[in-house]
This record gives sequence, C-alpha cells and structure tokens, in this order.
Amino acid sequence: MTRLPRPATARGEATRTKLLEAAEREIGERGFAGASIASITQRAGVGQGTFYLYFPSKEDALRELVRHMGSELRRALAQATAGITSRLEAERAGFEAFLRFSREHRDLYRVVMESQFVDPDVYREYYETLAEGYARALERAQDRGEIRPGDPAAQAWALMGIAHFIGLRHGVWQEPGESASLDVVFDLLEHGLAATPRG
Amino acid sequence: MTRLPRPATARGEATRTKLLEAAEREIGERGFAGASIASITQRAGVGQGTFYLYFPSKEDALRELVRHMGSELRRALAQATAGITSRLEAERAGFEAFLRFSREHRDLYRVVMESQFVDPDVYREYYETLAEGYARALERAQDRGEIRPGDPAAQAWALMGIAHFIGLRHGVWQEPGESASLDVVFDLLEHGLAATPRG
DNA sequence: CTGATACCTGAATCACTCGTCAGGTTGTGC
DNA sequence: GCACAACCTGACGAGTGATTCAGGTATCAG
Repeated sequence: MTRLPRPATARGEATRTKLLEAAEREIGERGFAGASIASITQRAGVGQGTFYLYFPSKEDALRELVRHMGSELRRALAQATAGITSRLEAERAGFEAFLRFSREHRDLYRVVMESQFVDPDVYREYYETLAEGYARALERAQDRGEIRPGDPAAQAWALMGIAHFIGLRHGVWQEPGESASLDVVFDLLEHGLAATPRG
Repeated sequence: MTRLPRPATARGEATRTKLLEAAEREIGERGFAGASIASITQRAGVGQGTFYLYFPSKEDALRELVRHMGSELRRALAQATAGITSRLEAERAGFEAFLRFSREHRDLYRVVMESQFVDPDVYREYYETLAEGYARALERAQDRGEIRPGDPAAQAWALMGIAHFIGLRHGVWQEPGESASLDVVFDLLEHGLAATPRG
C-alpha cells in the first residue's frame, strides 16, 4: 500500500523511468505472466539486480504502472474537457479523448486490464478514482438541470462501461467503424434507446 | 481450435465434469497463473495425470470454461427474455438475468475475463457471439420501429459494456446499490442522459 | 585526492510446477 | 469369468524464472 521511496538522484530517477517504460512494453506485449524480469531489464539496458533497487517485486512495478495510467488518463480527460460548459459536449470530447488515449497507449491499457488479476485492489482503485471525478461532474450537471436525475455514481459506471467496450473493440482490437459506434453512443445519450420515450 | 474428443463412458464424463468444476473454482480464486494442475486435480479428487487425459493443457481447460459460460449465459438470457415482445422490457429482463448470472457464477465470470490474456481469440469469440445475437434482436426491434435506428452492432456493444461494468461492480465485487444502478440504466435506455433531448 | 553514498551487476540459488509414463484398476461385452 | 478397452495414479524429470548477494562503479562534497 505504501508508496515506494523515490530515488535520491537524477541518475536513479532516470533508471527507474527506463525500467517502468520497459515494463510497460514487456507486460503490454507478453502479459504479466509472460513478462520476465530478465527481459524487462534487458530492454531497459540495465542489470537484472537493478530492478530490485526500485521495485520489491514484479507486482509492484505493475501497481506503479496502473497508478501512472490513472493519473495520465485523468489529466488527458481534464484537458480535453476543459472549458466545455455543456455536459453532453464534454461527454463527446471525453469519449473521443479516451479512445485516442487507449489507442496511443495500448500497452498501458492492457496492463491496467490485467492488473485485475494481479492486484484487484489497485484495479478497483483505478476505476473508483475515475468514477468519483466523473460522478462529481455529472452531479453538477444534474444540479444545473442539464442531465436527468439519478445516482451519479451509477451514471458514471454505465458511461465508463460503454467507453471501456468501445475502447476495447475499436482501440485495442482495432475493429473498424469507430465513428459509427460513437454516433450510436451519442444518440443513446441524447435520446435513449427507445424510439418513443415512455413515462 | 478443434474440439477435444469426449469421454467414451459415463465415468469419464463425470471425471471430466469434476475437473472442469474444480478448474472453475481454482482459476476463479487464484487466477490462471496462480492455479496449479496439482491443486485442480486435488480439488477434483483425482490423480494429477488424470487431468491430461481430458485436457492437453491448462489453457485448454480455460477455453472449455469460457465456451461453457458463453452457452450457459446465452441460454439464461434466452430463457429470461422468452415471450417478451417489447424490446425495452426484454432489456430489463436480460440485464437482471445477467446480473443474477454473474453473481451466481462469479468464478466463471472471472475466468472469462481472464481469458482475455490467456487466449484473446476465445475471449473475442465469446463477446462476438453474444453481440451477434444481441444485434439481431435489436435490428428486429428497429424494423418494428420500437427503438431508434443506428448500427445494431454498435448498440449491442454499448449495452454489453454497461452490463459488464454493472455486473463487475455489483455482481463480482458485491458493491451494494444494484437496484439504483438498474434504475439509472433503464432511465438511460428510455430517455437518454440529456434532460432535454436535442436534435 | 579521499571518503561516503548512491547506484549497478549478473551468476547462482531456490522454489515451483508442467507434463510424462510405467504400472495399476474398473467395468463391460461375450 | 475372461479379455479388452477405458480409465486412473502419483512420483519424477526437466525446465523455468523470480529474487538474492557479494562485489563492483559513478559521483560529488569537502
């Protein structure tokens, strides 16, 4: 749970970063089980033992990567939606930013998905942190009367579910037809699925 | 790819089933990498070598489990929605059935999720098969003018994404508040997210 | 220049488990 | 009650790869 101590010098910091980047590629390509420390340190261009100066274990490196992806993604989303006042427009910008991010960081996204089976807690933390910020934004939009009322956390999870699957299908698996999917998603957000809304 | 030969006798069939059930629990609890053949066969109450009479490898047992979950789930969904003519009511019944299924088969669902990293093809096959049937039903509902037009496959994937995350949060992780989540989801399907639909 | 600190190395250790196989046991058709 | 097929066993050979550690090197303040 506790954060690992940071290196004391710039050299150490650089080595740590090289190792994390190598781990990202290695785990992204081969999966957590298939990734070997020998291969990670080789990619990073350091000795095997060096790995253990920075991470107590392979698991710890993965945890660090998941936290990294979380903060990078939140930053990208915040940046993509900054200054947008309409919630639905923010949703569109956010979805697009998420798809771009997952396409540009496929390895990292794969690491996050796999973390579910290595350390479920860090995986939950990733989504719960994301959902919290998301829910806050949705709650404010509800207060402004812009979106329909309802548990904002549940709304956030439903939207994350949509984004995850679209990202998996078109980002990670590269299935074509991404823009058609986005059209359908925004039609859903604007009008629902029902042709003639009830109630 | 090819199916494994079935056991020739009822005894063999029973042993195979015992092994699959043990593998389901073992992989569900410990994850694929953590699961050992020794432990699976111990749970099943058979010798280690017996495993290899039925499955060439651990991967093959996992594949079998994913296919099993796929067909059981499709059966459960078909049964839950049988005789329902309104698409939105079918969605509600289907979502509820899916949540029940994921709660009652948490280990199996975890196995499916993990198969993504062991055999991506069988994972894709699982979702593509599910999506196909789903999209067909949605297309028919579109033809009847019951739901909004748009690529039915994209609609299916968006809906599966919602179901997956709700199932993960409330089914697998047992977070309370499931019915509030379902309310939000059906409000989304009936009306969308926007308070005042545009366009 | 010197000593201290931080950093680095990679062969060796060690714990682990997959998959095999030679030798049983069970059940059934005749 | 025999012969044969199907099924079962569990010790073990072989390979793997995470982690350790004894012995280095780089850097810099004083």
